[in-house]
Amino acid sequence: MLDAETAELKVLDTAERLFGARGIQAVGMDAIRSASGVSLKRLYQLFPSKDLLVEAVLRRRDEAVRSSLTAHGARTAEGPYERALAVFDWLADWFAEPGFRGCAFINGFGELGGVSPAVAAISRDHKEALRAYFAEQTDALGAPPVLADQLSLLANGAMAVAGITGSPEPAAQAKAAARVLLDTVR
Amino acid sequence: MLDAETAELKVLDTAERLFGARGIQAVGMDAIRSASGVSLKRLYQLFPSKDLLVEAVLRRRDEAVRSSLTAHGARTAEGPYERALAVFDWLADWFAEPGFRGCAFINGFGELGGVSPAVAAISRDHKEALRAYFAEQTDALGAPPVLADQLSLLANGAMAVAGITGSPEPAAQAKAAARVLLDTVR
DNA sequence: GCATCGGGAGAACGATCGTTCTCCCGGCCG
DNA sequence: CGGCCGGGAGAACGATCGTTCTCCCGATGC
Repeated sequence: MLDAETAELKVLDTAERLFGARGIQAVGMDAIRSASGVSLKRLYQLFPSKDLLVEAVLRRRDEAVRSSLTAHGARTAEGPYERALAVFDWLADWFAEPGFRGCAFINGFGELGGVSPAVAAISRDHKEALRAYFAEQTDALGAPPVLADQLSLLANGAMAVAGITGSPEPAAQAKAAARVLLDTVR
Repeated sequence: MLDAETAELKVLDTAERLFGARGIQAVGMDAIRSASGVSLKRLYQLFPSKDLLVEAVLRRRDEAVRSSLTAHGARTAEGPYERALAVFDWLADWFAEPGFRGCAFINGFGELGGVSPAVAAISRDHKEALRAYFAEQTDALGAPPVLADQLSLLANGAMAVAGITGSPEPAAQAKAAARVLLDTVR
């Protein structure tokens, strides 16, 4: 048997992967059970309902994206200009992952945002965090606040189009556009 | 009783509205029946399965968007530069509609793209059509081909963010960014 | 060794949903 | 006028799914 921590990790990993591949409602609790090897009983001890599991998956993904984004910025870029652009390299890596099918929050909002206030709120907060990350960089550059919104639109557009088309190209295209916008305040 | 044409129209209108508000899988055939006033029997005569109804709704929406977009461009803008920018005014009108909850194709792809090749293909074609519309304008300006992709990223990012945040602001922000990009080839 | 407790496997239950069927009515044709 | 056809209302059916329950086993403590 697995300890609670390991089981929770396996469930969250499995659910995130299956939700990403097929969508949320197309994945039954039984599929998560089979793929994770965690029994239904334990699954419901860890997450008392599918709704709560969905929210936990999204919340963990939110944290992971925020960490990964700032870590990548700190690792690869040296100033706010470079860190803003580095977001698009981070996107490129993400889009190239096998099975990439778009942003969990854009997809989750589209599927459940209309019936689940929790999913809608998590998605909104997540997108606001991305905008805030851009705003940190653009503020440091003394750029007008709208620039952060615009960079966020490019990033989200790249996620949506890369997901739908299956091509990683949008990351590079968005990066080039972002450079043009950033250069107006240099 | 309604003639077949009127019934089909009511069903497609109702389904499009409910799918947009709640997502596709959250809307049962019975809800479409109640809201449209078209009996289940007739509904299944017109659309032999829910999958086919979903595809019909998306295909009709695809046509409507394409027509609306080119009509708006022809009506309000005089040259390729203006027509490219006019797309974002068209987005602003759309985002301001009550109940707006994002793009049917971004949302539909997120929900069903992983399990329905038909939905995935329709979404891909639709996004390609938007890109092609931008490409018509940028080609006429003698701009490099990537500009059309970048304008399409801005438009799609605006749709995603406007849907999630519920604000129409992204249209104006994207328009301003698009103007910057377009001005680099003037 | 034995009772107890927690967990695994999966059956069972109740709800929902896509789809079909039954029953009935109203209009149309002879 | 009487039989037939198409359609409306909604019950019925079968599948799926979220959730719970049953049964059994293995470990653990005295």
